[in-house]
Amino acid sequence: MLWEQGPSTVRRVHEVLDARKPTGYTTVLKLLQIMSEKGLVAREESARAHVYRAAAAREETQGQLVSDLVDRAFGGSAAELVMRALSTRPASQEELDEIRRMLDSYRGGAV
Amino acid sequence: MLWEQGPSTVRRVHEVLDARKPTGYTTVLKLLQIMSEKGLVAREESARAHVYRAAAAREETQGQLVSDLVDRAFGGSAAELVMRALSTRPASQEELDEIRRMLDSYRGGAV
DNA sequence: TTGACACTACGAAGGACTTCGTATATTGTC
DNA sequence: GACAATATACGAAGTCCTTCGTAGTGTCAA
Repeated sequence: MLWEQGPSTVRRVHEVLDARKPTGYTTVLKLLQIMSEKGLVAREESARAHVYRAAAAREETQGQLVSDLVDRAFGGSAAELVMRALSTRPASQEELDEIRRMLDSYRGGAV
Repeated sequence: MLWEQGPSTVRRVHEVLDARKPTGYTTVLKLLQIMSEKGLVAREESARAHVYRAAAAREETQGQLVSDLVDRAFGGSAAELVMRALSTRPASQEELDEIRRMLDSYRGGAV
């Protein structure tokens, strides 16, 4: 949510999460405090209402999650995860083309 | 581990897991009992040493895990996960070719 | 200045997971 | 039949996560 909305106060985060799934205000506050302790989000305390922002770029976190899953459930093979993803979840023709272009760029010498 | 080794006794499971990471025998037993309660593994009790086997095919479980991750961290787009996986984790040329063949089969009308 | 409001801090309760020790039951052998 | 070895069952302790109520403190307007 912080990746999409940018740095936000607890109030703002609560508004968004509460709309998705009813939640108490202090529940969100506690969540952000704990995530802050763990370094998952950064806190700006200069204003009375602290402002939280994601500590890591979305891409970085996505990479870690994918990497974890590759190791835990696919024996370390990203290709197997890719094929499982494509056979399990539909992708549009445009997306498939985009993936193909990415493969082409690798073939061209990247990696 | 049960996917690779096939149906196994607690003793056998413990041997494998203990080699990977030292663990007590009863810890593994308890784990299998709880997984059995949840239906993650099936238990054959006819012999004195119960035999456990994976309840779901590896492919099915992989599909659920991938699907979960797609929804949680990639806004429902499998294609985004695929591209993140390919840019985060290396894949061999053979694997990339295999992915390409899969894309070709989709273009051919599958899905 | 005071009262209403907003915000953070603190801590507790409930649940799940992990780990493992102890108790109990079964099996095979001498 | 008894003992050693091997199994399962049970339950407790520690940790983490989620949820939220309550208390305390800061802020602003009338």
